[in-house]
Parts: sequence; structure tokens; C-alpha cells
Amino acid sequence: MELYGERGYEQTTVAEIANRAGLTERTFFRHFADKREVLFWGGGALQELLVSSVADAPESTAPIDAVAAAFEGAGARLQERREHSRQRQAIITANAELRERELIKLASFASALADALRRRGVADTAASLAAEVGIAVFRVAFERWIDTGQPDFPQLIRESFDELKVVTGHGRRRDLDR
Amino acid sequence: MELYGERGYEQTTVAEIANRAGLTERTFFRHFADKREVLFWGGGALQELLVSSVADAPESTAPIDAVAAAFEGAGARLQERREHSRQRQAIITANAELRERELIKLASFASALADALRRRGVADTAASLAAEVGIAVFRVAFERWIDTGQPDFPQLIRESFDELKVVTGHGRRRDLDR
DNA sequence: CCGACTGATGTCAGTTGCTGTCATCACAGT
DNA sequence: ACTGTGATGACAGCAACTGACATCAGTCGG
Repeated sequence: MELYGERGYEQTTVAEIANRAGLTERTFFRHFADKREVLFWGGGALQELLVSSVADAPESTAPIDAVAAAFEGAGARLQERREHSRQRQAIITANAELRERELIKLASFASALADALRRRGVADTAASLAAEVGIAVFRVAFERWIDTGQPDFPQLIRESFDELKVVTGHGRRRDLDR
Repeated sequence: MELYGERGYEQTTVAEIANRAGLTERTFFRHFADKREVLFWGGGALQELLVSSVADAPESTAPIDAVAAAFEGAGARLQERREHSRQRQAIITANAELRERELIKLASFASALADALRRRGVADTAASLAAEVGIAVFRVAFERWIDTGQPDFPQLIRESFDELKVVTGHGRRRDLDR
């Protein structure tokens, strides 16, 4: 992150990173699958948090609410290192390759969440929908958290899920709809 | 697509592609930013279709319904070349780099849709939400279209948007819970 | 009809991300 | 001391991508 922050992601060579760490280029690639991966180390922890949060939700909780609660928890975790999250995100949004990696991570979150929901007995499509939509809402909330100065991330998440219900709920029934 | 289909994406070298096309490797890179881009040529057309569809929706249409209708239109377009879509998707899902590129494309759709909604006077956050959530629903519907043999893609999209309303807590309850 | 200009292509050399292979070395268990 | 094991280094090599320059066909003003 030091080097990526100083000279930008593309301008930083793997040899430089390895050198600053006192290692060889070859050794770098033994620890990280590719140049981007350094920035995403530990992403697994957040995923586990999300999954266990969904798994542990009260049985009566509706799928979308379980997902929302999971993201609030994840949001709280991220908030503990707000400045770190901000810097990291600045680096990521500045580079296309990194944005791609970020999207893959989120897609992986979505499928893990969908699995967790299915284990609760939620039907296939409903599980996928709740998970994917949850990710979508989280993305919007995250962007607002970074862009606006607003400090309370979990609350932003909560508001965004509330607004989701408004956005989907006030839709006029279409004539196609039986 | 021929070569990617025959030998797989990773096993295919740019030199081979250029050769089969009767060109130089250098020329390939003058037309496509990178090796993946060949598969995503023409993605802009779909985006324009989505955007204009949202722009042209009746003024009274709710944001989420405008988005849903836009995707139905896009779905109809894709359905015209069902077999082509299937092959393309098989290649893409088989490779991580290509999946990443696909996600970037969808993210780009989302932001274009959000802009189109804002131009209709939809508030910032609501526009982002409707667009991102629309993409999420579309992804689920697309996967179902490819996986199940079901031919009618627009109808699948319609059903998925309907189920979204159920999942988010409005609409009729169906067989969601066990 | 000529020469300047333009745009697409070829050629070539070079950088960098990434991999396979083999040697080295520290350390743990026996 | 003997031996396996896991982490690292050294080195060669491939393929994606880029920059710089040459070539060549078409076109447009004179």
C-alpha cells in the first residue's frame, strides 16, 4: 500500500515491492497469486463474518433482513479502520484492474451469502436475489460512506436497505403482471 | 470465439488470433485494448439500448419499473442470438479474467442506468439503488436463462423483478420459506 | 498527374507480469 | 548425525502489452 500510494499501482513494479519487503520477486508470487492480490489479503475474514452472521440470524428473520443485518455487522468492522478503508479505496478506484478484483470479491460475497441463505431453507432464486441485491445495496452505501463525510457506516447501510424497500415497493403494478 | 472455444481462453495466444485473422499481433492490439476485449466488442450497443429504454419510458413510470422494462428489452435482444449468448457465456464463466471483464461491463451498465434515471429527475441515491439492484436481478435472471432450458428470457426477467418485490417485503408471499 | 497528407499496417526491440525448475538453507523430529 | 520439510533464492523463459519507426495505399488540393 505504501508503494501503490506513492507512485500509483501501475507505476509500481513487483520487483520494487519485493525489494522494499526484503524479498525476491519469485517469493512475492509464492505468497500472492498476482500483483493485485496484496491489496485484498484478509478479504476472506469479512466474507466469513457475513456468512456466519446470516447463519446465526434468528430463524424467523426474513432473508433480506438477515442479509441487511450481516452487512451492518461488516460495516461496523470496516468502520473501525475508516482511514485505512479510505486510502485503500482511493487506490482501488484509481485503477481498472483493481476495480475488477474488487468486483470479483463482491461477487464471491454474493454467492457465499446465497449459499448461507439456502442452508437456512430459502429457495434457490430467492436466495440468489437477496444476496445479489444485498451486495448492490452495500455498494451504494459504501460509496456514500466514502464520498460523504458521514461517519456512521452501519446507519448508512440501514438507511440504504430502507430505501431499497421504498424503491421496490412503490412501483406501480405493470399490466404485464397478470 | 472460434479459438477460445477450441483451445480455451488461456491456451490461446494473441499471436494465434492475429494469425488466424491474417494480421499481426501489433495490429490486434491496435483494435483491442487487451486479449479479453474481443469478446466484449459491441457491448456498447446493449448499454445504449438500456439507457434509451429508460429515457423513453413514460414519465409516470417508477424508477425500478423503468429499469425492469429496459432489461426486458435487452433480454429480448439477447434472446435473438440465444446460442451465441450461450457459447459466449460458457467461455466467460470458464475463466476468471473474463468473468472480471464481464463484471466491469455490468458495473458500467449500472452507472449508465443510474445517470439515465437522474436525468429523469430521480434522486441520487434512489437512482443508484434502482440501477444496481436492477443489475443484480438481471444477473440472477440471466443465470437462470442459461442454466435452465427455459426459452423466454424476457419473461424470466419479469418474474425475477416480481420476486424482488416479494423478497424485499412487498408483494404477495410465495413459496419462499420452507 | 504530382506531391503532401492521412490512416492502417508491419517490424522490431523492450518492459513487465508470471511460471517452471533446480539449488540452498534453516529447522524439526528421530 | 540423518532425514525430511518448507520457505527462499537464482535463473531461464513465455506471453501480454507498448513505443518508435518504416511502409504503403488511398485521397485531396493544386
